[in-house]
Amino acid sequence: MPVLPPSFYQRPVLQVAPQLLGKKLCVKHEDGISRATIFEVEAYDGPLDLACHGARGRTPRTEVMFGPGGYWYVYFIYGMYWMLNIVTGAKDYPSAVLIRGAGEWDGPGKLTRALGITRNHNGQPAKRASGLWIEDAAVIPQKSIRRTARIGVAYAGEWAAKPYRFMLSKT
DNA sequence: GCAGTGATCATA
DNA sequence: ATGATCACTGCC
Repeated sequence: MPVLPPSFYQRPVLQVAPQLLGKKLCVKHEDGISRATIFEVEAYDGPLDLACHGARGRTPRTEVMFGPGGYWYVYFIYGMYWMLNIVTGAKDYPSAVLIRGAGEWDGPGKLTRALGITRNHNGQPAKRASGLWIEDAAVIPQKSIRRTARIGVAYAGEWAAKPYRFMLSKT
């Protein structure tokens, strides 16, 4: 299946996030390519969303979120884990999708650790040449997508309750 | 239920 | 320079 083009990402994050479910997260390594089916994501939507890093303004870390969609935003947290996000939307509007689960890996920290994703990927475009990209797959029917509140964002006031977490239903 | 672990950023 | 915070995980 083809690599998802920049135009796929350069749309509102709430459209992009559910459409990433079922797609293949692809990583190039020494012996070939790993492909993992994305089954859980979260949307972070712009300057008003208090859970979104971009809501606190431009900083060196969040700079890539303010660029156009289609680039990786990878950051380090809790002294141990890398979080993998794909930037979405238009330039100057900070939004991204956190990839929380793919393949056999349940949890965003475990996923990046298993796939060897680090700061090296931060700011890179999601294309083959970067060694990290996403390939298209069959569309997932609406009824097999579950929405809940996001994890670990209790500090975000009313934004914490927004149903911005999207998961493939089991079964 | 909570400790570990260190980059990041606001404050000074 | 300092200290609070943190989009997590694993062990209690």
